[in-house]
Amino acid sequence: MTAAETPDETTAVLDGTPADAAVETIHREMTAFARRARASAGRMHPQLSLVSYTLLGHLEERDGRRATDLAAHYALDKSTVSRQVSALQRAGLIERRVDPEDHRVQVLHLTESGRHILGQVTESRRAAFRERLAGWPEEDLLRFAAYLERYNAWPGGAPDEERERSALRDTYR
Amino acid sequence: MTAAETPDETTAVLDGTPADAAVETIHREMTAFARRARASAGRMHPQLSLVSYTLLGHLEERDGRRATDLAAHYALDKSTVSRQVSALQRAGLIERRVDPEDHRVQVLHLTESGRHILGQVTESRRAAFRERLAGWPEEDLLRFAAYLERYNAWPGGAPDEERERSALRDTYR
DNA sequence: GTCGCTGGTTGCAGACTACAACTCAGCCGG
DNA sequence: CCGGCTGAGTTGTAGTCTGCAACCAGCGAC
Repeated sequence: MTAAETPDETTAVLDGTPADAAVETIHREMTAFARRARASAGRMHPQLSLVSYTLLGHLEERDGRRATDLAAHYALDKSTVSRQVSALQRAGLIERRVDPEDHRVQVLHLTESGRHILGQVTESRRAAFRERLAGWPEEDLLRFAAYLERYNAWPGGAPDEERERSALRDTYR
Repeated sequence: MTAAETPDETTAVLDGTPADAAVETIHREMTAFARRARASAGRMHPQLSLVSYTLLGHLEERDGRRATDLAAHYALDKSTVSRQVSALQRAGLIERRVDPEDHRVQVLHLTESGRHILGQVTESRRAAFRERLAGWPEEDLLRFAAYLERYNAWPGGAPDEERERSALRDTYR
């Protein structure tokens, strides 16, 4: 591990170090995954697109979010969210209720059907992931999960995550 | 770590275990990343799309690949690759040469210009990643990178990876 | 030479996205 | 109460990325 570098907190990663190579790898592999996920998501679950699935999943965890919240969380344009939400509603998977306190906002809720479908998709997707992660020692799984969370918790990605994730982040600091 | 589970190689991950939760998290975070990457890639480097960049990067590492190789590696349809390659060629970033041995295949090479642009993009992208990963202990970076590679190296995704990555994998094992 | 296979291209259609222009609802200063 | 401002969401438009299917062109076996 070439101890030539003395990593300090702000600039632990510099050119030429193994850490730098690792960063490169992380970047490359994450991107590769991104492409794949998209490509395969449709095939795996024709019923639910990748985005739809994610939004649905988000709502399962946090029922009663507003469209704007979702947009901010996922760094998506509000128009995109609007359309996705419309599609989900058309499919009967979510409901849009007008907030009685502020008639501008619409609060989103999963329907029974939505919860059901989501369960199915989650199950099959989880099976795939499980197969893929089978044979990994539990310790590695936990660490991998923690790394990913920590990585995604970076505030730069989505402004509102700062708020949302602060609790989570403490877990790993 | 609830030693109740005795992980054997094929079914280490089961319902209800911490490992299962970890799988869930991995799934969720990877997906979240996938969405984000796509969304932000365009903004970060208007010059190069996410896919273009990745293909270019691949060629930098392994010059002289064929379009089919790329398609297999990234689990993309050959038509997609064909179009991307065409675009890259139009932009003068790569060259397509006909393989003298087999006139069906076209071998892909980076041009000087391509190498140059790629360098710039890589640099700025790496800066972003570095910022994001700053403060991570080198040990964690290496492990994270290894996990990602290991994850992506799963043969189900791209049949030819098994072969291609075996060398790399050794690096991190 | 013909058949089948492989590498690649093209036509087509669909999903996801952003940007901009717009509506509608609440809010605030006067 | 009115006019202007802001925030939530929708719609029009356009661009990219994608896969599938049909296609063409070499290559190899027979």
